[in-house]
Amino acid sequence: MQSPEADQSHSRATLTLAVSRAGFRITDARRAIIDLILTRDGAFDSSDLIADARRRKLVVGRATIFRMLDVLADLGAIERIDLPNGAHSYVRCLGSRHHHHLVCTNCQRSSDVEDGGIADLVVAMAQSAGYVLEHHRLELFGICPSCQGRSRDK
Amino acid sequence: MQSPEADQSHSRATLTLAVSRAGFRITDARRAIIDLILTRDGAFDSSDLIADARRRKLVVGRATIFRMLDVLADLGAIERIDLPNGAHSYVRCLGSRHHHHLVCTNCQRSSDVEDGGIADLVVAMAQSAGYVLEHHRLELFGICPSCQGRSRDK
DNA sequence: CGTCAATTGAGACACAGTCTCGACAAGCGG
DNA sequence: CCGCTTGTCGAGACTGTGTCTCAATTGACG
Repeated sequence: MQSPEADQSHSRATLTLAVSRAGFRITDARRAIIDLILTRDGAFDSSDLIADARRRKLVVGRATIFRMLDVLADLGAIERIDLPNGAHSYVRCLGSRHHHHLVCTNCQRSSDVEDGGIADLVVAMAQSAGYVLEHHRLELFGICPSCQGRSRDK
Repeated sequence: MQSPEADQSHSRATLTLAVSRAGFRITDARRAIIDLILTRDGAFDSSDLIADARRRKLVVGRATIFRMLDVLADLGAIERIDLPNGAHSYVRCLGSRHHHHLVCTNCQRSSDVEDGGIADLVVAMAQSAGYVLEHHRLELFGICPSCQGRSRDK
């Protein structure tokens, strides 16, 4: 859209460029993993990707997937979240601004939500306890619009 | 919940009573684990407890510790949180009301903080995305007052 | 095209957490 | 106080996630 780097929209090209800009080589494995992630909808975990890769008969080691997940998390292209049951998963981040994730507990689909003033509130909360806030994590879990309709009979 | 002595302060007796009230037997292992947790200050994880138990030469199986952690989490006496690095840990909860935890990234000590209006904000955020919120998790990480003083020379 | 370091896949490894199972003991009724 | 019942126990096998090592490969750049 605007300036090239402000646009975080997730096309294979943009992501690949970001990886390359960050000083990483573009390899077959990395391209493949980016593809895998782009075709995922919602929260996924490492085993989802590993299964996807196997299904497509891609030869990608488990370790490579974990490594790539780290790289992308560092670049802010994905974020690691923790499901209510304690398992870890990842979600794609669409924008680079500070935001949070809303994950459907039924279908795992996720939406980004604006911080909406939480950040300030949270800093104030920490301050009143005498802490200097470094980092906060907010994760929302609920039922997404499309699962709401479907779950009446459940 | 019911009587005033359902006071949240964590004495061994109160906790033990809560466990018993919930229909669980009071065993040596459970008493020992409650003790271990009460002498912990701040966030701890299962391996901390296992190490503590070994140090005190208590004979408590790993599985028992995990089981007890689950029980206490169900009772709301402790809460499971996720550290920024992805590891899991637990913190004691002082009150039963909805609250969040503020964990010191340096010493792991933790404080409970009031929700302070976050809950409403969060429901609104979810609503505007069309989700019905079920659950949210907010974790704050920062430097606690006593570590702030000490970290000047670090 | 050649060099060289980054990256790879495979598999060993570390570790958290779960499960199973026979032994044991808490709590209760007698 | 004494047995019974059944929840709970500890040990260790097991599972699954994530990390590490290492020799072989390959991307990027000249």
